[in-house]
Amino acid sequence: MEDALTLLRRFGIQPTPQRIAVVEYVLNTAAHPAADEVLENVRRKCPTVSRATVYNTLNLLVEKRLIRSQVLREGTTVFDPSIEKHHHFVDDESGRIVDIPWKALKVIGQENLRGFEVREYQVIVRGRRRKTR
Amino acid sequence: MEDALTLLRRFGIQPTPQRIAVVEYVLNTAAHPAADEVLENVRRKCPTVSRATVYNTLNLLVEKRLIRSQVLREGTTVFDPSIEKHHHFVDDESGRIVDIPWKALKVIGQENLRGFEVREYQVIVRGRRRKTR
DNA sequence: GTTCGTGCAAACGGTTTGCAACAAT
DNA sequence: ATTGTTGCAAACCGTTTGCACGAAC
Repeated sequence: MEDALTLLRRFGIQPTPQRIAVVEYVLNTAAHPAADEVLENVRRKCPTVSRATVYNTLNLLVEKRLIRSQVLREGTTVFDPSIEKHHHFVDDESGRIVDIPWKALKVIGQENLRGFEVREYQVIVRGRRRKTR
Repeated sequence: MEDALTLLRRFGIQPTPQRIAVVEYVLNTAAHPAADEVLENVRRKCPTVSRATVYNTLNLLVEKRLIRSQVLREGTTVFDPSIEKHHHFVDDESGRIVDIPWKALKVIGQENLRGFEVREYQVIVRGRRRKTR
């Protein structure tokens, strides 16, 4: 696992303690956190970070393609450390978001949608996480 | 085409001029409007409508399953008069949303996602509308 | 006359921005 | 010296809410 410092350098982002803390959190969680969840968790390590810095950093990371922002939750943007193509499951009750591996689902037909230049697509599945198993 | 008044009655919603105006607009547009776009358009017919009434009405229509709200645009909820299952195309540049008929795409594999009870799923396609044809 | 709907304005929650202090180069 | 980064507070934008007035049963 590449450390946050060299990762930031590799992406041409000046590494600061705040940015390192954000990257360390956001790249090591499977939760798809909103900005405020990132803030909350980053403050555990780095209690002085401001909300603005977290927002700025997250936007910067998105811009530099280190993470992606996703429109999955009503009212808030969530951030996704997974850069590779994948689908999403959204839990109806908790709103929790789980990655679905790309090969778990296959979409047929998008290649002959006339009139559209497809840049990307994903399946969004909603429902409940099963209690059993 | 059923008129707005009887439609509202059929869904157990007390018909008022404002609600009729909202329904008439939102059920006859292919654009997937945000609340403010609804407000703007409804005001052409009914210039006194308030923002609150539009929001209240839209939420009521969603609750009564006359329309659906969709999380497709960053920062705002859009409303979709199409109740049947379908997919969505989102234009990268304009943000414009277009319905993709259910049968145009086929998703394979969602039935054997272990650990999830699937309530619904849809494909979200992003890209550009092609200029040609 | 009680219930329901409306319009206004204030409140709210997530996000962005302006700015002054402060590194880093 | 210049440029970039931070933290704070204010601004912003979409949405919800409290409330008084008015309409409908």
